[in-house]
Amino acid sequence: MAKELSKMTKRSEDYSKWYNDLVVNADLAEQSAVRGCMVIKPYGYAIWEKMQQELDKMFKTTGVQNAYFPLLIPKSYLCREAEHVEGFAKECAVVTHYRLKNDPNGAGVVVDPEAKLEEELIVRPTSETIIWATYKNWITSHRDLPILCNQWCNVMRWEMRTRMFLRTSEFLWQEGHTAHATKEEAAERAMQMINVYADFAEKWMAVPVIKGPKSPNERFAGALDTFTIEAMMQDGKALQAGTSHFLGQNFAKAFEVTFTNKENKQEYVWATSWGVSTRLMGALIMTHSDDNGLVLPPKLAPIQVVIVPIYKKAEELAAISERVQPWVEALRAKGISVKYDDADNKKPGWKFSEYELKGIPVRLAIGPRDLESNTVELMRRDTLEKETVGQEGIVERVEGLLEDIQSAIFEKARKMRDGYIRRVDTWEQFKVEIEKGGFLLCHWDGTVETEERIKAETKATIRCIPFVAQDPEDLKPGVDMVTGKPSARRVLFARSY
RNA sequence: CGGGGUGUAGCGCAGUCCGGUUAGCGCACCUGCUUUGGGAGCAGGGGGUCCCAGGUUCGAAUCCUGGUACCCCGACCA
Repeated sequence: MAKELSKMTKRSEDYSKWYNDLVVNADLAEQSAVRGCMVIKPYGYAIWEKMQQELDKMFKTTGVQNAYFPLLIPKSYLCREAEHVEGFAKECAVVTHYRLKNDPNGAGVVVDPEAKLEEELIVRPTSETIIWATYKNWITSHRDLPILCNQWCNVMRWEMRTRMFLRTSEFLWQEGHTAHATKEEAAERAMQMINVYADFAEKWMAVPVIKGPKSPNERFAGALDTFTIEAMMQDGKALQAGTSHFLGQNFAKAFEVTFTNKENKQEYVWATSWGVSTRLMGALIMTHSDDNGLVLPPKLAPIQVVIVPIYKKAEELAAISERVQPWVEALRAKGISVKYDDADNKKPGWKFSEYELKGIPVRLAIGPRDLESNTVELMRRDTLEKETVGQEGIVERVEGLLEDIQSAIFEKARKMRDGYIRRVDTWEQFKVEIEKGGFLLCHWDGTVETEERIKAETKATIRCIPFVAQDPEDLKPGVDMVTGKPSARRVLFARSY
C-alpha cells in the first residue's frame, strides 16, 4: 500500500485513480452495488458526523431549527416552478409502483402491474417543492414569519457521470429553507448563510474559499441569485463547496404562499435555500492529502492524537500504559480525542502507516528507551516531522501542536490556492493558461454568449464574481478578453469538478 | 447515448495473441516458531461455477456468437 501510494502524485492527471486507491483503501468508502452511490465506512462517517455537529451549532446560533420532510415528492409538485423542473427533470429517479409479486410464470419476483401509482413520485433531488407546499399551510400572517428550517437528509440525482464524493447519485447533505416577510430580510439571510459556509470551510476544514455570486447562467434552477464558495484542489481544478440561494418570490408564487402583512395586505413570501453535502469530504481530501494518505484538520479529526506503545514484553507494556494513562486522561479532560493503541496483534510500524493513512494529526510513540530517559517521540502528520521531547508538559505541548497544525494546513492550502490565481488579459493567453489549471481573473463583458463561448472552447466556467477582490485593481473596468467589449471588473474563471 | 478498457481466490493481478499436465503470483487469511523504535522472517496450510449463455473442438480461462456488469474519457450537471 505504501509503495502504491508513493508512486502517485498530487498532480496526477488521473486524479480519480489516486483518489480511489487512497480513499477506498483508506477505509473511507467503497463502491456500492447501486450505480454511482457510495458506502461511507465508519471512519469516513465519523468525519461527516463531526462536520454535521459543527455546522449544526453554527446554524442554530443564527436561529435555524432542524426539521424533516418526506423523501418522495409528487411529480406535480416538481412541475410547479418552471425553471426548477427544467433544471432537475433530466436527473430524477421516479417511483411508479408500490408492490411486487411472485411471477405466475415462475420468473421470480416482478413488479405488480396492478399496483401502478396514479401519480408518480419523485425521489427528492432537492426539497424546495415539497417544503413550499408544506409552508403554504404554515403561513398566513407576518406573525408566522420568518420560518428558518434546515433538514439533514439524503437526496438523489441520476447524473450521467458520477465521481466518488464529488458527484454521487445519492448523497448526504443539509438543506436550509427559509421564508421571510421582506425581500431585504431574505437577501440578508442568503448572504448570512454563505458567510457561515465560508467560515466553516476556512476555520474548521482549513480549506480557503472565494465567496461571491454566480453569473446568471450558473444560477440554481429557480433562484434570483446564487452565492457560492469556491475552493481550489491540488490538481488545479475548482470545486464548488457550498451554495446559498436568494429565491425571491418564485416558489411562493408557484405554491401560492401568501401572508397578510402589517398593512393588512396580501403579499407573497420571500425565500432562500442553502446547502452543503458530502462533497465537502471530497474537498477536505483533495485539498490536504499527500502521498502518505489523508491529512485531516485537527478540528474535524475523529481521533486527534494516537499513542503507540513500543514494547517486547508484557511488563514493558504495563509500564508504558501506566506512564501514558495520566496523559490520556488529561488530554480528554481538555476535550481532545485520544486513542491509545495497545493492540498487540499489530506491530508499531504497521500502526504508524495506518494512522498516517487515516490522517490522525498527532502521534506519540513511547518505548522502553523513552521510559528510561523521560522522553516521548512526537510526530505531526502535516509535515511528518518527528521530534523527541521530554515528557514534562507533554499534554500542553500536544494541545499547542494541534492548533499549529490547524493553522499550518490552512496556510499551506492558501499558498497553494493563491499560487494558482493569475490575471489574464488576452484570449490567446487564456487558452494557454487554462491548461495549467487554477483560477484565472479576467475581464468579461457580462453576456451569456461570451460565457458560453469560453466554456465551449476551453471547458472553463465563471466560478463566481468575488465579493472581496484579491487586489483592488480587480475591481477596475477593463475590456473583455474575447470580445473587446467593456467590462466592469475581473471575474473568476476555472475548470471545475 | 458515443469512444475506449476490464471481468480469473477477500483485494490487486499474470496467463488469452498462438487452445493441451492438477489455473498461477503478490497481499490478506489460518497454524507453529522466532520477532516488535517505520507496514517482520522462515516453514507449513486453506481458499476458484476463470462474468453468463450458446457454439467450434478429442480438449476452451484461451477461439466464435450473443448477453451482462463495472471502470475511464466525452456529452450532462445548483
